[in-house]
Amino acid sequence: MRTAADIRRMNSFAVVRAIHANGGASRRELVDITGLSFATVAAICTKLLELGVIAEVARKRAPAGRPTATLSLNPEHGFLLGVDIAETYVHVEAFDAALEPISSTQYDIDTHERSPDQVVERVKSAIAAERARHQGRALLGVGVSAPGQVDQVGGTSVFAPNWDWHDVPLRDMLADSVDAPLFLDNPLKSLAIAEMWAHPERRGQDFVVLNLGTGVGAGIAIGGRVVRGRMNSAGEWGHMVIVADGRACRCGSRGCVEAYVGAPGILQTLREAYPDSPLLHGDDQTATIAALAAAADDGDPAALDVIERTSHYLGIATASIVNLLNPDIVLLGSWVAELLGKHLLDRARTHLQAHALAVPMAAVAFELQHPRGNSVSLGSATFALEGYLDSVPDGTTDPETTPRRRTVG
Amino acid sequence: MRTAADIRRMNSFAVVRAIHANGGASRRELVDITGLSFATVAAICTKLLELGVIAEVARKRAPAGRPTATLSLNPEHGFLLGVDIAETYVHVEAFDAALEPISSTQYDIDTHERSPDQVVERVKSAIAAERARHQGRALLGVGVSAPGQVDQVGGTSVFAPNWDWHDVPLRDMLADSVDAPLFLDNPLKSLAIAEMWAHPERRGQDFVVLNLGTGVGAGIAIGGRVVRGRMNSAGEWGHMVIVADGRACRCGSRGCVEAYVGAPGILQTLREAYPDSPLLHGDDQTATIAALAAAADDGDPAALDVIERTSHYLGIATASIVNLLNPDIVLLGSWVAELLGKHLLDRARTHLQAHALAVPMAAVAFELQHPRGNSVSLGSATFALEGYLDSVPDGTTDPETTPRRRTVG
DNA sequence: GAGGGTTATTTTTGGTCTCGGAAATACTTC
DNA sequence: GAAGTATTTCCGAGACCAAAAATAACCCTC
Repeated sequence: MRTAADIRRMNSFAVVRAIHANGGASRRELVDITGLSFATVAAICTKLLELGVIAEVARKRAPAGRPTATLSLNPEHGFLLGVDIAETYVHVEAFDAALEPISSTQYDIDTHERSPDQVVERVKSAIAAERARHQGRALLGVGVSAPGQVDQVGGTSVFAPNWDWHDVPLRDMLADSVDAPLFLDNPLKSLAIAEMWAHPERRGQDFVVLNLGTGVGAGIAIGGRVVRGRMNSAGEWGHMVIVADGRACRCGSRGCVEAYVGAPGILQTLREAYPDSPLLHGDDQTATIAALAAAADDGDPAALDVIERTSHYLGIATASIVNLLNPDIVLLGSWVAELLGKHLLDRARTHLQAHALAVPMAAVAFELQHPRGNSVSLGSATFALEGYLDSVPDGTTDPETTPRRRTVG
Repeated sequence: MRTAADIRRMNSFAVVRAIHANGGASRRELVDITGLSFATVAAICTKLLELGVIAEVARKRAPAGRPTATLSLNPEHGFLLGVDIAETYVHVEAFDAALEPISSTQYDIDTHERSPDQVVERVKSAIAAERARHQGRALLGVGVSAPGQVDQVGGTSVFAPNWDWHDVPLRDMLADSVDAPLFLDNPLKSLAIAEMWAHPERRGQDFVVLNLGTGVGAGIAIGGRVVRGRMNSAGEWGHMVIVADGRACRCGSRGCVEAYVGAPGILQTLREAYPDSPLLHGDDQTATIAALAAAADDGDPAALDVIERTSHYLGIATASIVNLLNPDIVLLGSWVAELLGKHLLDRARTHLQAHALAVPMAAVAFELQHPRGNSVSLGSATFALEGYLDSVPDGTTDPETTPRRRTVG
């Protein structure tokens, strides 16, 4: 952001985003959306058309005058892979260059298959399966999300608590299985970036996506940029303390949000209050949470009690974020939110209201996220798309949100 | 940040900052610091010299070669006022255009003098006193910090809990007493901006200044920008919950950080554990905290116990920030930190370590802030300086940190 | 003491790039 | 062919950078 070329890159990037957000736009519309001059928009579009990043997909004829050429991201330009490495599965999804999902492959990971080599093997075969489906099309990039602390510049998993991984060089391990740039990041950052691409108004907002799963965390974006922190570890909302000297957390601390709001924490709340509850499916989190949701639908008092207790903690933990960051919007996402969200939302909002200051409370929207498919793989693919755009000669980039590029393979 | 002029403004701003941070610099040094080309630096400096914003203050002669012209912010160019409206006093400080303090006036505010008119009267007379001291010099701008929720764009105090103010139009009320642009903001933001100007390396870091006084809060800066949130209310760290259903807080919630770590909270801890302690000076916070510090110096076990308990809560509350934001540095400031800091710091760090995740913990520096004088008035004056630079024709600005300009009077 | 040599700092010049505004051009319907 | 809208093209202004030219000392010799 120092020389004229940087301006062109930023404006070029803004045009690409506007086209994507609009699902296709004419040059005139782009002028209105981006605020750039007609001349500039025309020049940028010409360049992007030459590169094949965008294409003229339709001409809208009007009663009079030259018909409008609708520009859109060029789905023929190639495809992207978004990889979501989670604690229990590997999900690999293919997207066209307009970020529309095309196909996906998912493999479960057994609890005992936890070594880096075993997991990487799974990832590789899922990638190979998707790669094979799209023979002949150019692979523009691969984005990979891995749980825990991830060094997105170095491409390593610094620490994954659930598998006890330390400094696993995931990008290098995967490099020989893909002939395209590979971007590694953390699911929280993927969620935030996906939200920004799917909802262009988010660029001008400060927002937080709360990820409610086995682990919990927050994807934070401020001023149109994903918050990463010094070590790309920002967003560990799950390990904020809400009960001093409270429940032991798997992180070694006590009273963490995750110990109450994470799926195992919800199970623990259920087990402590109703040790013999028929809703308990042993340690099977998904089954138990699903049973809880079904029972709550039927008005089961025990289920509603557990949900109320969970909402209490969720509301408090959300209040801390609302007070600290004063965001425009807080979203609840991931599988626990999908199963229990409708029961949690209003109850948690009540507790949020009781603990948040009036001014930030009045300003915040507290809602369920409505994902199209797997947001994490979408976000990972988005990182790959940004990386690709960044790498294009005379290309387009947002120097703030794009991870520093590092081509592999 | 869209056209070439924006680039010039940003680079111009970078040059001003570099000159200030260095306490004067040659053009050659500016090239190294800013990364700009020599030609660009020369052009910018010529312009700034013409405007009188900077001046050539010295020529360093070397054993050979053309002597180096040292450029520095031009203190003769005019002066700034920084106003710190606090709960118990009004502090007005004059700074030259190089942000060096020149003089200051402070008036106490009695507990019963809490109406907007009364407080504004105090502020006006303090400003008048400082104004009178610098007759004949140009007043470039006035920065005002007011406690509570402040709308810095509209220039109003939205809500000040300690005085029960609602929507007080402070800027308009003060406008007729100053013939210069007036900028209103919140002390937390002032602290953050002051820290950035005083320590240039902070621009590239994510940092948090914890303000430990009667109320507590956090000045947050991410990516060189002060975090404001939707309503400029970000930073209310004092009202994050660390003890679910804990102590009642004056905000109406329970278990807030402030209820434990704010000065009244520390007094409460002391009173609950040692009801007859000689350290207690009734409700006089300053006297009691000072007595606590003195007793701790002497190894008094009761004082050390209270400090240990406070450190526990402080460490937990800091851990939440470290986990959520993964900052490079967390600083402790304000009068409680000045009095008790040396006793709190290492103890709190122990608790921080116990509650923070390993990766962000390893990355963070946890230190006492070393302010030169009143950081809040310095920061307020800095907002005024930024506003002034922004207003200069062909001037310099950082569009991100500068509050939108709004000239009054 | 005067004048040329040295050396590091600044200033100028020339080339390339971007943006915006306005005029010119393209494309379609009536 | 006229009318009407959508793009493209054509400047001019301004910003950056690289490199050449100018400047302002000091130092040393004559």
